[in-house]
Amino acid sequence: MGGSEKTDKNEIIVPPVETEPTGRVTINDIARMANVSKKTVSRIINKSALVSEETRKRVEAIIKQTGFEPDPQARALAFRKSFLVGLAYDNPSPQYVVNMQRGILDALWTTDYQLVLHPVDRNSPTYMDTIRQFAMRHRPAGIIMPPSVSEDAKLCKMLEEMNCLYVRIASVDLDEPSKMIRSQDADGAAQAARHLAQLGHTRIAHIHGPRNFRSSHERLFGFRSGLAEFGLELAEGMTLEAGYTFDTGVQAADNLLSKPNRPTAIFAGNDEMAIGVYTSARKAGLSIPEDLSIVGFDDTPMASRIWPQMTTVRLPIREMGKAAAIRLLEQLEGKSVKQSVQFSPELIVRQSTSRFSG
Amino acid sequence: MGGSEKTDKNEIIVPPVETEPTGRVTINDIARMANVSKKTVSRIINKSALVSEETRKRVEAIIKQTGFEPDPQARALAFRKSFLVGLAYDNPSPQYVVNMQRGILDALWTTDYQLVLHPVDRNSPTYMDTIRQFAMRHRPAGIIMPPSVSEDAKLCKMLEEMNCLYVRIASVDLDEPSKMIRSQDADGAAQAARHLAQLGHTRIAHIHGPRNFRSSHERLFGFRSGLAEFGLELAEGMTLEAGYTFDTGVQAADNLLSKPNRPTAIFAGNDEMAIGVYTSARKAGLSIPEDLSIVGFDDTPMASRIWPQMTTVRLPIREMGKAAAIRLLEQLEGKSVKQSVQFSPELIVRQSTSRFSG
DNA sequence: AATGTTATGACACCGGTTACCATATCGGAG
DNA sequence: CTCCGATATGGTAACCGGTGTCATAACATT
Repeated sequence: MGGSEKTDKNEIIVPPVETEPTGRVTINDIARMANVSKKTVSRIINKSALVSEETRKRVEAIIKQTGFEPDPQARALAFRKSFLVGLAYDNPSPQYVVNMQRGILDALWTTDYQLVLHPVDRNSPTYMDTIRQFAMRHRPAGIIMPPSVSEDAKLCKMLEEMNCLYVRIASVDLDEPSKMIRSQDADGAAQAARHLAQLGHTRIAHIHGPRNFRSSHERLFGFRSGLAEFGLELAEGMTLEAGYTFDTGVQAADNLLSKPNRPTAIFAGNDEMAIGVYTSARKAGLSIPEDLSIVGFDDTPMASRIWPQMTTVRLPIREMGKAAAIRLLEQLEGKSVKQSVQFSPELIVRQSTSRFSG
Repeated sequence: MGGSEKTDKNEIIVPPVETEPTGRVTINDIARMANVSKKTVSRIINKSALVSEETRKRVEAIIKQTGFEPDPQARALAFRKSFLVGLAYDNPSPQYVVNMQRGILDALWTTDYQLVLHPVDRNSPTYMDTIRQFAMRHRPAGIIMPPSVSEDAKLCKMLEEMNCLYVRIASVDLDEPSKMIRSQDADGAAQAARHLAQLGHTRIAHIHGPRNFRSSHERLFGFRSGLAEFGLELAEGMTLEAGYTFDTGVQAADNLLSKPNRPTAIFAGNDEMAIGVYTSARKAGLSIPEDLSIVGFDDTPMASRIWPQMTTVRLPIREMGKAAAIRLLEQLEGKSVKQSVQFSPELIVRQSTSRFSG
């Protein structure tokens, strides 16, 4: 490459050119200092290949030296696309939400993108409008949707029509791979089933989440499959729907435990409800796990803090959030993906389950 | 090509003027439709008084009819200030964080401002830089800081110098009223003390949070004051420091409960540690509340889900978040405030405390 | 010499805002 | 009754800090 000093030209190094009174370095300052047009600087910022190696080096040096950072607002205006990534969620679990946020930020923090929050209420008649308005006004780089928002086909269609990128996180394949992050809930539930079956339980019950959550069905389905491997099945009345909340969990468990032939093990669709089962069992004077084995789903912090510590299925929420954000970044770069990322749950065995000694 | 524009114009009323192919209405469209300059429309958007009543009415009608909404990116560029509100936090409790977020959004959702997340690690050597960079690059409308970030004087000074608005949430008055939201932690701790004293306890212990959290001191101080009202005090060795986490809570309680003259009641500086006390008590074979009374602080969901349900002090986190955002909005409008908002905690008596029957 | 290819610049534009100027209206002074 | 300046209102151009399009210069290829 050579590149000897241009001794000929006196080209004194562009001196002071003190920055604007505002103290902010702009693309114009860089252009002036480097003796190139702002367009060239812009090319370098955007990693265009149409810049000579030599120029790039020189400009990059000046950029680094001055600490110049392009203004996201200005770029957003010119690009007609902001550097915001929206998170539209309705999951009621703080733990889930916070982990999801962390995961997304894990992927975003080295970039220019900012995470903005949009908690929504799917039962609200205006919930689609809220998101539509956000997408319209702010033209976010994309929107990430965990369950159950991710399960709303109409919403996704709307975003598609608005030309707004998105990534869905769900327990079933709802969309093309480049827009999906999958969790294999069914597999986790199956692990729970095998665990209980191996412990010798036969009178097993399942409290599942609301019907409008796909995960409810997936977990129920997976649990049934797991039991089937051992020739077991969920008997009549041993499958109850609840609302993924503590209170509904208590109610469902109250119901199950008051039956003449009560179950010796209960698998709850999430930890919140499982903790409700704890409370119900305590009220009924049953001790855990001697009289009743309990398995949850989610591995919230509560699972490991409650007494006795809960056996539960862990989903790598944070990792999934990160994967979702990465997917979005890939879409932005136009990369094509043919296979959806899948995350497997893991059964965490603690003290809330034990061998059935009937 | 002769434009024929300038013929003896019979000034046809600007008809259809169909919106741009982009489908997006801009200030120019409105100006054209209303036959006024964009400056006038701008005045109306920004509620300037220098527009005649009649013009305003007409333009506003057109704005409403077309559904025009000014582009936040463009405004941000011109204003040199974005419509982002940053939340810089290091609180490890998901419940706290989520409630704080909700509160802020309660105040922000009707405005143009978006909430962006900036979890930080105060122990990281680069933590100030992270926030500085965000403030520099994105010029947020302001930054909201709950404890313990809010207690960092250097950080606030830096923001001040950068001319970046902020609001601090803390348990002591750290700043001028317009930049503060106060919680009266000491008062809450005093309530806890009175409650235990009234139940007849005398051997009382306190597990407080890290020294670098002001709330730790406030709660300790308040607790002492409350006890003093009943002529009680924290005996030697009955005050331990822990890390506001479950594990450190267990350790501290193990320590306290193994003493020859173990306490009959423990007040933990937060619920996380209080739950650690539950676990420690269980390990020691003590039953709650018969053998040991426990009081927490925060009223996390866990407090009401654990068995027996925990007596704890509730802080209106969500309301505080909302108040903080409102404070910020006030600062943006230049309103001056002379008194800081104060939020009082409330003692929630549940089943983890009972009369001392020694 | 004609034709590509690569590197770079000129200039309009994104959708708003501000600074400054122009016009119209109107009361009071000459 | 005309002239002048103050006040109200609206317009123009520049600008915020980047990007797109297209033209052009420099250099290599046929």
